Amino acid sequence: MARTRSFDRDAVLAAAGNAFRQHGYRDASIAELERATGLVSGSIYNAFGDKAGLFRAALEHYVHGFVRQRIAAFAGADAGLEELEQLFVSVLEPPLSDGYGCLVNNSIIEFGNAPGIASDGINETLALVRQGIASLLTREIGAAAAELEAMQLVLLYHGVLTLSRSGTSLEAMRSAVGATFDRLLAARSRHNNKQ
Amino acid sequence: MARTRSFDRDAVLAAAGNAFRQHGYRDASIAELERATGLVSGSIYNAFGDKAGLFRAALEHYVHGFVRQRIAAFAGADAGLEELEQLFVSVLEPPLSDGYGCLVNNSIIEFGNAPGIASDGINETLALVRQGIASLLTREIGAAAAELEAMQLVLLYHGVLTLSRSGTSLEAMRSAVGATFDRLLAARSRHNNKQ
DNA sequence: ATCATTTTAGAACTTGTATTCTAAAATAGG
DNA sequence: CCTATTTTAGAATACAAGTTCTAAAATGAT
Repeated sequence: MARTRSFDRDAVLAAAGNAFRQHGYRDASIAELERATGLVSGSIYNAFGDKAGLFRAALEHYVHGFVRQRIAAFAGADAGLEELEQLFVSVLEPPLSDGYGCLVNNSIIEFGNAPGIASDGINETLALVRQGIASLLTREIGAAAAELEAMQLVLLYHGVLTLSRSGTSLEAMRSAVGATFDRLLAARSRHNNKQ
Repeated sequence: MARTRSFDRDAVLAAAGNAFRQHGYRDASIAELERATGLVSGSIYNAFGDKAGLFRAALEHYVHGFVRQRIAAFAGADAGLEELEQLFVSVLEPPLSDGYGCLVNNSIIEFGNAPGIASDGINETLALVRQGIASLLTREIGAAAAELEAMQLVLLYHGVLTLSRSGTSLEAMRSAVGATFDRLLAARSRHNNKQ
């Protein structure tokens, strides 16, 4: 038949995702993406159509092979507040602690709310995070307080992701996350006593 | 002597700031900026040097004529928790509730931490917000808890600004802000009783 | 081993966009 | 009322970046 592809699609998408995470979609030039992925432009266009296609594929890879995994691990059906805290802590540790932020959070700012090449990944991620946190909190502190606390945690989450690009001390953010979860642990104790 | 300038510099910088807020620096073309400001490119280049110069001027105008004002009003020396809550609420109301976010918060994502045309405005704003909130909390709930709570509020603040570009319900964010401040009001009561 | 088909490589091209340039219009002072 | 100087206007330019194209290399099936 025909020649087989010589590169690893997952590795290419991970490398492209990092380039987009660092520079944004617009400022990541094809030359930059060639360097990051090790491919030449011909191969990129052959495999992904165009720059937008590469971005879509990289974002989907990021959401399905990274965000989804972490939500499942840290906010899945058998996760508790301790695991959820690790979700927040994990964005302050490698590989996200390089100062380039989160591809989804960055894309919210770059692309906004209008339908576009990032909408699917953004909306899927927002739903995953919100629902994961909300149902975990419902189990842990009860349905009454869960919704309000969930939105506060979602906002905290995106605040951490945004300021992780600003040079703000990771340690200071880590402490703030710790304080928030100390409060939630206390709420859980009160909730368990009431029952 | 010579012909006088026919446009209002402040109005032009406000219009340019809105265009940058909506599209970002890179995606706001000169043609877009001409439309937004009402100037033609010749006047822009004559008055501000280049696109980067216009951005720097617009960002400085934004920080000094908007951020600074709001911090002074809502987190100044005689402000309390009630005023601070209004700072958070105000970013969910006009003119910031148009879904285009905050020029500074957007610039954190677009430019990151590396020195560049947005660094001054970003760093000045981060310092203003952090210090304003921290000293207000020191007065309101005491020095012991102030620092940790301040960082949580700063993260909440940037979370709101980021998600304000995502189509997330403004009302849901408003409720989350309300819940956070209810908790701080309770902390203030406890702190005042202790004294 | 040969061939059909795909990937790879890199040059060529096209388009979009920031910037510069040239000339005309306008204004405040002499 | 001139005139020097600046702003304004818009065309011209230069450059960067995304995309396309052409040809060669590679590979699996027949």
